[in-house]
Amino acid sequence: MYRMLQRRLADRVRGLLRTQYGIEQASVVVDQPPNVALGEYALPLAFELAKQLRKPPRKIAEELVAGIGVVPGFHSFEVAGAGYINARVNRGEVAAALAADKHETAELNRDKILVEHTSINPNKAAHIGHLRNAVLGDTFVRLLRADGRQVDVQNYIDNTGVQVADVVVGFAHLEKKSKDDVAKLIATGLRFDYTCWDLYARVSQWYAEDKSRDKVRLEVLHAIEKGGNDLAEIADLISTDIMRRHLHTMQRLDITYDFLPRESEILRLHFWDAAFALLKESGVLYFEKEGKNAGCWVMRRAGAGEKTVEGTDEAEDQKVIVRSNNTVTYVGKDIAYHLWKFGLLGKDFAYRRFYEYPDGQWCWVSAETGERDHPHFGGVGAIYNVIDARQSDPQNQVREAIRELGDTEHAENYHHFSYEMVALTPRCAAEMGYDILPEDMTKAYIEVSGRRGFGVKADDLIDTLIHSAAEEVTSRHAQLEAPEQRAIAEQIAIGALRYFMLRYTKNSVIAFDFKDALSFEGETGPYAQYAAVRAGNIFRKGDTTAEAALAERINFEQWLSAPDGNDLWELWLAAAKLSTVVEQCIATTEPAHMAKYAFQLAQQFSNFYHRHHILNEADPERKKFLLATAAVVRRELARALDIMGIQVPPVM
RNA sequence: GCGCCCAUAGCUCAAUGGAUAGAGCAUUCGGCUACGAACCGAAAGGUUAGAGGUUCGACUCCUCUUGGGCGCGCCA
Repeated sequence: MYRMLQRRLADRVRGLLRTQYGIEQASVVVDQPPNVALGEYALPLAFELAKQLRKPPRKIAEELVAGIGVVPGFHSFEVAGAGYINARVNRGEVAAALAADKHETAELNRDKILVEHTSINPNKAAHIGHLRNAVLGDTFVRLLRADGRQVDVQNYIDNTGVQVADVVVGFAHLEKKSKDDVAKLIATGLRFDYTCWDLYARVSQWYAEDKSRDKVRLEVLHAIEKGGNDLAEIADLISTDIMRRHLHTMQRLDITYDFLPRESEILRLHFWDAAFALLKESGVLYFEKEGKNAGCWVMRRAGAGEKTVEGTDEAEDQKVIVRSNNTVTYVGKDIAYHLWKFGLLGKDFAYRRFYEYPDGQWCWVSAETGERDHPHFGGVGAIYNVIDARQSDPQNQVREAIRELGDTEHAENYHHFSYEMVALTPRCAAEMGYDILPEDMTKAYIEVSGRRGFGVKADDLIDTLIHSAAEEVTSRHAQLEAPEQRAIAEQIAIGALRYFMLRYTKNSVIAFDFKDALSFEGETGPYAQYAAVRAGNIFRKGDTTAEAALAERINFEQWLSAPDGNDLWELWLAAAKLSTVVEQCIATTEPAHMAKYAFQLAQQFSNFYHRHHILNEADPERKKFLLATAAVVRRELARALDIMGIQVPPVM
């Protein structure tokens, strides 16, 4: 609602600038006045036009106000301060439209968007860093869908890489286990991902003890890449079980995927051969005969200057894609995969069903030979890769390859959704019993490390949160049945966790501490859930429903222009801004704005809840209006929470 | 050496170049007879790391300095 009026206002002003001054202004900045008493929108454009028009800002603002005429939905325009134009909307009209849940018509025919997130190495349990990735990615997917976009969610599986190879080394060389032994271990149903977590740390230690053991690692890696042997089968057993466990862990947070492309199929379906041909033909890749990179196929390093500066090392401006032994680097394989994403490769995966969600949706996996009927993935117009900030160089390199192939449009639609890591505070690490180096004790945070087995496992954290929430629920709602208490505790735990992961902006490192993450008070998910629950309680106790409250005929204008109308209007206006916030989150690839918005809306509602005892309201007409206020805020708050993957419990 | 990110209240974090830099936590004070206090109100807390510059206007953009983080392989 707010977004629609903002666009209408900007369009009108743009037209006015054209007819009145002959100025083409591509974008008109629309702000908000410091408080609603001054209006709903503020236009500072008179300031920027002052020099161009050789007139004082106030004069320009006055001329624009005089010329703007009638704009549907708007009540009046006035000049304020040194030259702001403030716009006031028809409060009653906006409130009535919001109560009726009227939406602007969605734009149609927009390309499908592909979001890749999670992409955990399938060799050990997921940890808190992976949770940040998945929550950011899933929330971004929900934001896109809330904006009417069609989205495919992919979770890339590096099932033939060194990390899986390391665990295979662990089973084959340290544990002396056969393929059947590993299969039996998996069949026990015990936490195989936790077993691998510990084994992976042991293997890393084992390598460190004797450098010559790296040879074992390389042999195993090559056996896995080649396929058709016991080591490759062990790798497949490991990665397949752990993939399922990762899906299950994420499902606990309401995170699902459509497709799991695996590196094994990228290798065996020869995606690289197709990509190599394209890259050679277009000259993006060239064969280096001299220097450090002699014998390799290389491309220009992303960000390197067009010309090599005299005296600099030319090899520094090159990125090796095919090694002199004819094997392909990680970036090379990633280029092939991304050409497929954009439908530029001329090859496709085969597809198999892999994992069924409770709602009947399937998560598909890549295969060499697959099922006859399957959905189509890939060939999209825009992609978002949720990958941590440390990988921005290879990401830029892949984007650069696509750009140099001449496809600037796809290169522009290649988005590296970059975010910072989750680390542990030294105190948290100490509490967990890890040995900490003295120099680390004074640091703000310590990076988690799979190689050292150092970190907080995702499922452990979720369990701890549920346990903590359950204590609160049982003490507050002792009369409820245990399963219901448990269900509510889970909703609260998820709310706390997802909000915690979203409240920080992407490029701030989260220094994890159980004290902060386990908090259910203040700026947290449960606070916002609680506000929505209390709004719901009003209807239950009042023996009515939110729907009924919104169906009433109400003179909104009367109440919103009353002496205390500004405070109430502020709440309505905040509720009207959801779609504006969605748009902002997408444009800036920053889901943290939604977290902030939901919290602030909840806060304003809590304030309203205390000031107005709705069910005791003597005036029946005013009571109807206050009920409608609660209903609208509850609805928009629940939507905002849903976009973050947070549900509103029945009671709290 | 090169590149990217960061520095805001005691702590953790916000703030599309716009009007008086905001929250939470912690501290102090006050509010439960249930539309359940997982809440609300109030107080206190700021030279936005430092120095220049651009602008009608800078936490925000540019340059430099200081301090921190991350990346820069014929690893993945």
